[in-house]
Amino acid sequence: MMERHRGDRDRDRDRDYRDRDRDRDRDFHPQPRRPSRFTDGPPDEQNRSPGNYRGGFSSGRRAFESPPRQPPVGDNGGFYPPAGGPPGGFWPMGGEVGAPEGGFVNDLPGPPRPMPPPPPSVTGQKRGFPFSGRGSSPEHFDGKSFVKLFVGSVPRTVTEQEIRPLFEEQGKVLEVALIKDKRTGQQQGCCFIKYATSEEADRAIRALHNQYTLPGGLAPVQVRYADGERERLGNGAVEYKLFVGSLNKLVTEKEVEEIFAPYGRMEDVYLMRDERKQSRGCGFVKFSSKDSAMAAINALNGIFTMRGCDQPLIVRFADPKRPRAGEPRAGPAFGGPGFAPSPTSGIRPAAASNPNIPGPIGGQGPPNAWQPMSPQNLGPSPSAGIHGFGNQFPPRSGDTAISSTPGSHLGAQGNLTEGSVGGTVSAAATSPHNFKQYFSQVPPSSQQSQHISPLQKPLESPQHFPPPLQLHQGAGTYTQAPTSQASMRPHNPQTGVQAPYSQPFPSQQLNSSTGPVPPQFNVQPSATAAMALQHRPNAPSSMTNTHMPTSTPQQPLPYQQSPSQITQMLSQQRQTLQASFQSSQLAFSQLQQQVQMMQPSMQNQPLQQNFQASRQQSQWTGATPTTAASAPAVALPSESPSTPIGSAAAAARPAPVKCNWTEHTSPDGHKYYYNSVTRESRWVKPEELALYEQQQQKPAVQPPLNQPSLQAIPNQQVTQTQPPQFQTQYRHTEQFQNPPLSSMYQAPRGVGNMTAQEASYPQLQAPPSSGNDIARFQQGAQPQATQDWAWKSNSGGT
DNA sequence: CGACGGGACGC
DNA sequence: CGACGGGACGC
Repeated sequence: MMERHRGDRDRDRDRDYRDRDRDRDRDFHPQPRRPSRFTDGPPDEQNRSPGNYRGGFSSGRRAFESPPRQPPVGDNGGFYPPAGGPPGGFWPMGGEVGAPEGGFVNDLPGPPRPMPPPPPSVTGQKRGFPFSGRGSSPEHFDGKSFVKLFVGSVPRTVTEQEIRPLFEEQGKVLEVALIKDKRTGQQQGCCFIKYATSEEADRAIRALHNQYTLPGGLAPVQVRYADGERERLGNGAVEYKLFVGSLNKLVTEKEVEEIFAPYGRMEDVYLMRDERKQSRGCGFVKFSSKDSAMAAINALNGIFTMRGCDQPLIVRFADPKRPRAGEPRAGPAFGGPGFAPSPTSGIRPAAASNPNIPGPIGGQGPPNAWQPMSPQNLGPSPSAGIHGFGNQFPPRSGDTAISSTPGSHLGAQGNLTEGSVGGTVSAAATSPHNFKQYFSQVPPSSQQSQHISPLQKPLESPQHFPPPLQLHQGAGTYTQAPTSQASMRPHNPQTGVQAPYSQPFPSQQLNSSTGPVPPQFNVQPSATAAMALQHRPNAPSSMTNTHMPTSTPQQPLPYQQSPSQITQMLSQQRQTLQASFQSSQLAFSQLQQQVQMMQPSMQNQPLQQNFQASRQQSQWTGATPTTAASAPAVALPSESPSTPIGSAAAAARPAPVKCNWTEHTSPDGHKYYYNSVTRESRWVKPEELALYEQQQQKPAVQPPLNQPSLQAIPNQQVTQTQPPQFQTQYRHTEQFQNPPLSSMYQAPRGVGNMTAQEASYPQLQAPPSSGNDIARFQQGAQPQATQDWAWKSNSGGT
């Protein structure tokens, strides 16, 4: 493909060296550009200097060599199972899919790669592969001198002084390049930002992407790796884009993001809006890994209904974007990166070339993982009425990746055994392996269990419901709170750290049934369901209403809502604090244990990732990497004196109060914590949040917002506190500042017969539509809490 | 029931 | 050392 002339590459290389040298010299402002008054000597530079970071997880950043099936926490989105990126895409992959360059993935050990990607030197993207001359050794690679971010939605009038400070908050900016037309000299509305490390870059992405509108801008900035960077960094170049329909038109990207957060790292969320900026009720969510994407589909499609909607979400891989008139051919001439028809699979390139359609990433295995299950096996699946997978996936695309990817991943996890799930799967999937991995996370026994189906009438093949659905069924009971929690964990490798609570190890037994599960979750909620079913097979009485058994039992460990919210918070915090503290201590040792345990059976790479992840995270959250553990991550990301003019960040700065963690309740009814900045999810409350909450207590004893609405509800149903932090958190974007989204999933607080929704979802705008469902909702609550998702199985409607 | 924004490499 | 034609949808 478009390979540049040798000369170009050489130039790049040279430049690279220069940059690297600059780094070494810690030249904070390599470019003699007009020193912004905002960017002068960041005192904390040392803390954030690359060197420092490396110290933290030097061996760490090896995106290059380690195939983190699971994006390490702070890692840029994710890793894409490489799959080499052979050309061949026919489909017009939207320019958004993958990098335009359709480059190759770096040498990732992962799955077999059909088309051996060109050596790094060749990988040279049009836009520079700075390390071309440095060989491909991880060390060198790791020693990359910079990471370039592309920033879109930059007003053409913006100046470096205006934009730099913004990014300076996330790390030391090596360079700001406002792109302008060569001829006219007019700015093009975008720019490039260079950081020395991908950690900083990631941070910037998470902190700013879609969250901050530059003065004069019409939309929040778009921050992403520049074309070619992702590949270069080994983070993959493909994105798995999901189409999401039946969204409440009032929700924001942020909220959607949180709904999908539990399933993995997202690259982007885009809601379709009309000319008036009004949501059209659908949008796209890009995941960086297929596993995540699939996990989201399985868990949400046809299952999760947002309040105000009478239809459950539709979640499916997006169709290839329709090229706009006059648009050049398919961008990445050759199907974006990441997909190569397996030499042996004989899969049609067309299918394989579209990352959105599960294709053979690993490039081996039966080409029919998906198809088979759509029609009959999976049946229209939970999404029955909603177009099952059937029509979405072309018959031919084989999702070999499923088998390979998760498989190895599991291996990495060390606690999942395929065998366990093995034979259980019905012949449903032509590729039992695949199938079970994603669709039969419930023990065969429970799967077969008819107890399940009662609730889901709409589906043709009850036994193949995706886990989530089943979950709902069984969720009705909830005896094994801890277990269930353990069973499902956030996508972070780090989860292991939370072992103390999640009981990762013990849960393994459970896992066996759910073994092959999306990476994010060592085990899916289904496990819970399974258990629940066993306990009380036909007891879902309580959920007759919504079929959302989940609701009630959802809160395995309902916080004891004391009459006084304050009291509640206090006790809660105390507990959390204690817990988190301990957990943090145990965490490491646990991890180590895991390492030892796993090591033999797996490539230790993933593990390293885990370590990295945990470290990264603490570093990120804390102002000072090294002290992160002890120091509440609540501190602001940057103590840099440089204060962006009107930067919202500046405003937040004064008070060391900020926590990007928010509590949510996943569709399966479990509480989880999501960090909107790192985009990390956890099942256990991060100590940062605990601390943050604690801190919030002091100043403002009275949680301002939402009070009214909360009061409207019996004390118990009171949602947790959340107002303060969220505001801070979303200060950037207008769209985010409105609602304290945290409440999103906060419903289910184990309220009597009241369903979760009823209890905690104030009620959006009382969609009096479907009487049935609506009726159940608690009326009178305040609409302000926009997030009122109702939980109900698709069957709901009737 | 809704299907794709908007920008891309300066010295 | 070259770079994308031509048709365009029904369930």
